[in-house]
Amino acid sequence: MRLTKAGEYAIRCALFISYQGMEVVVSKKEIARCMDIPAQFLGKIAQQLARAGIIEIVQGSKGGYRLLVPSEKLTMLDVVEAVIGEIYLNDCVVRPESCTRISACSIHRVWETARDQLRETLRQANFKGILADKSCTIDLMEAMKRGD
Amino acid sequence: MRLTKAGEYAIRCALFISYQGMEVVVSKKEIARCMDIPAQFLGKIAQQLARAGIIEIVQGSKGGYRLLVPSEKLTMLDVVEAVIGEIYLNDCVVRPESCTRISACSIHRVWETARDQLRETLRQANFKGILADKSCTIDLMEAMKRGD
DNA sequence: AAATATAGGATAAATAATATACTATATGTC
DNA sequence: GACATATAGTATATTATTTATCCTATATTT
Repeated sequence: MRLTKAGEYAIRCALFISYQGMEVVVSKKEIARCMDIPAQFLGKIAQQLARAGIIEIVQGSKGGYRLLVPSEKLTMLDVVEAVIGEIYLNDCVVRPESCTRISACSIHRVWETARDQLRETLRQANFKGILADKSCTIDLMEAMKRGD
Repeated sequence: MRLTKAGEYAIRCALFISYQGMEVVVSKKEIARCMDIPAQFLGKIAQQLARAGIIEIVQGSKGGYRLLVPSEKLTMLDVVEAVIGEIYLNDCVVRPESCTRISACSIHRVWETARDQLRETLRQANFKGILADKSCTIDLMEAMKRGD
């Protein structure tokens, strides 16, 4: 019941790109190095972020990724769900057919509440806010140094 | 990022046993049949519930499982965590070493909040309350009929 | 045209979850 | 006490998911 590595990588990637701002095309290699993400795997994740409209992929030399969404509008929910799909903690909530027994029981409502809360919490976490945290930007700057 | 089947089975099992009350020893077979759980797998789950002090396992003929905790004190959190371990959505929260980069960043706090909320929601869901829901007991009664 | 950098499809490798087989042990009944 | 019944516990198989990489194709800059 946890976030996959793909999800974690996606967040790191989004964090790094958000930090650079919307005008900059950031190379895949640099992101991979600084954020400690296998470069090929990052490619797959970037595809999903691009499909979700979060980044633009620029091919060719000087290529890389560019943020398409202002960082204050980009949330952790957007990034995570772009990669792992819509979050649901329990099958019943999204696929009630899978739960023929105990079909309409209040257990469903508990999971639904839990899921709604989780998504809301992630929705409220936008990357501008995250970057406003000094400890976060300090870490990022160090990561960039290491990556060079 | 979802509940495993083991977790789902554990909840169904706990629901069924809670419905019977604390005095009754409910046979594994009956639980498996009525709640649609592979019998052998249920055995494993029961071991974990027993280790957590939720049920007592009675061996031998007329054996089965008995609830050790009053249903109003038994929560979904207890049952789920007995089977899948303590819930954490993101590695950083429980194992900060795994996150050397971006170490103290507010992303951690978001996951921590999300996790705390989730656990709190599951903690508040006790089985007496769940069984007070008519739609739930109706389903249970039907399941028992089918199981016979 | 050459060099650079990413895409996209295919596939391998690793991990985790689910399910089952088989032997051992405990309990009730005759 | 012997037998039938029911679960425990160990081991293993099966399946699914996740993670990672290989390789060819395509786009862009110089």
